[in-house]
Amino acid sequence: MTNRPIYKTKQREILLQYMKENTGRHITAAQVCDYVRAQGTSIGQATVYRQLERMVDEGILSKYMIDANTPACFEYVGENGHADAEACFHCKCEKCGKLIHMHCEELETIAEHVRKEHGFAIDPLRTVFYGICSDCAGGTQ
Amino acid sequence: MTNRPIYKTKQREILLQYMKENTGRHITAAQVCDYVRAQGTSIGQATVYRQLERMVDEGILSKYMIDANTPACFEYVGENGHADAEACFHCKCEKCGKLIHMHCEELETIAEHVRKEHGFAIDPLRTVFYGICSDCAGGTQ
DNA sequence: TTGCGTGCAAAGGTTTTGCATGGCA
DNA sequence: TGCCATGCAAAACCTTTGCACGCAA
Repeated sequence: MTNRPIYKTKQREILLQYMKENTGRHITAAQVCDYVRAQGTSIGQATVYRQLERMVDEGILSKYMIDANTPACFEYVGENGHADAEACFHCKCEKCGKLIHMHCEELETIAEHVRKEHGFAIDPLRTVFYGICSDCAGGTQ
Repeated sequence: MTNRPIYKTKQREILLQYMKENTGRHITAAQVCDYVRAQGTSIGQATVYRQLERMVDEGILSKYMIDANTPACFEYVGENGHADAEACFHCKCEKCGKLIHMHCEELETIAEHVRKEHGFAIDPLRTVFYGICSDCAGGTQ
């Protein structure tokens, strides 16, 4: 990761607090901008993007690319690093667009297997499973 | 999926053949355009995008969103549907950017597990594992 | 005081869309 | 003949970048 000094600016504090308050939710850069604007405070969008990206570098946030032409979204995963999100994968339903958190220890076994057998260390924070959720599978189609 | 009639146009045939010839490779829309231009033939980029997207719908191609600001890429998976690509997942190295095909039956077990226990039917064709490949893990870092 | 962070505006690149024309069925 | 596919160009979209100024350390 990077080893720049971390400046404690007003903007960074606002963003950090907002992301922390929304732990477990997926927030886009645009949503952050809207929130900030609604607060009366104003932060340039360039700053929003730069700070979010930096926090991803620092391991405070994780970033998901869900789809093409869908803005990237960010999620707070704690200032103590990735530790407590280790067992959390994400599933994205291709039908309804829902994004599901999946906590499952079996999946850690999988990650283990892939690392040992295939020499690939999966990053659960960035990986998204695409497929069809139960609602959509059972219902309409 | 969609049930439109499939018109057999010259453009579609060219695209289809090119994608088929490149089975196992990941092709971007831009690459397709370049190829077409190099052939002397000319296909509007709008058509390229529209046809590729349609073939994804039909199950002939699959589409991967590797990263933000990286063009989407397409891969031929056969006209007989998803069948023969069932056991193939993809891994994207976050460090060197490599895209790796991973054939593994154990992963099918996983998909099974997720479907049974979590009610989510994973689509292997769209799912990409992010992480660090063996080269990058062992070497530079 | 130094250098990083910020803000604004503009650029960048990929993908989509509108509309008239051409071609398949 | 009817309808879909095509092509061109322009638009839309998210994200990044350049540069001058402000602020944290």
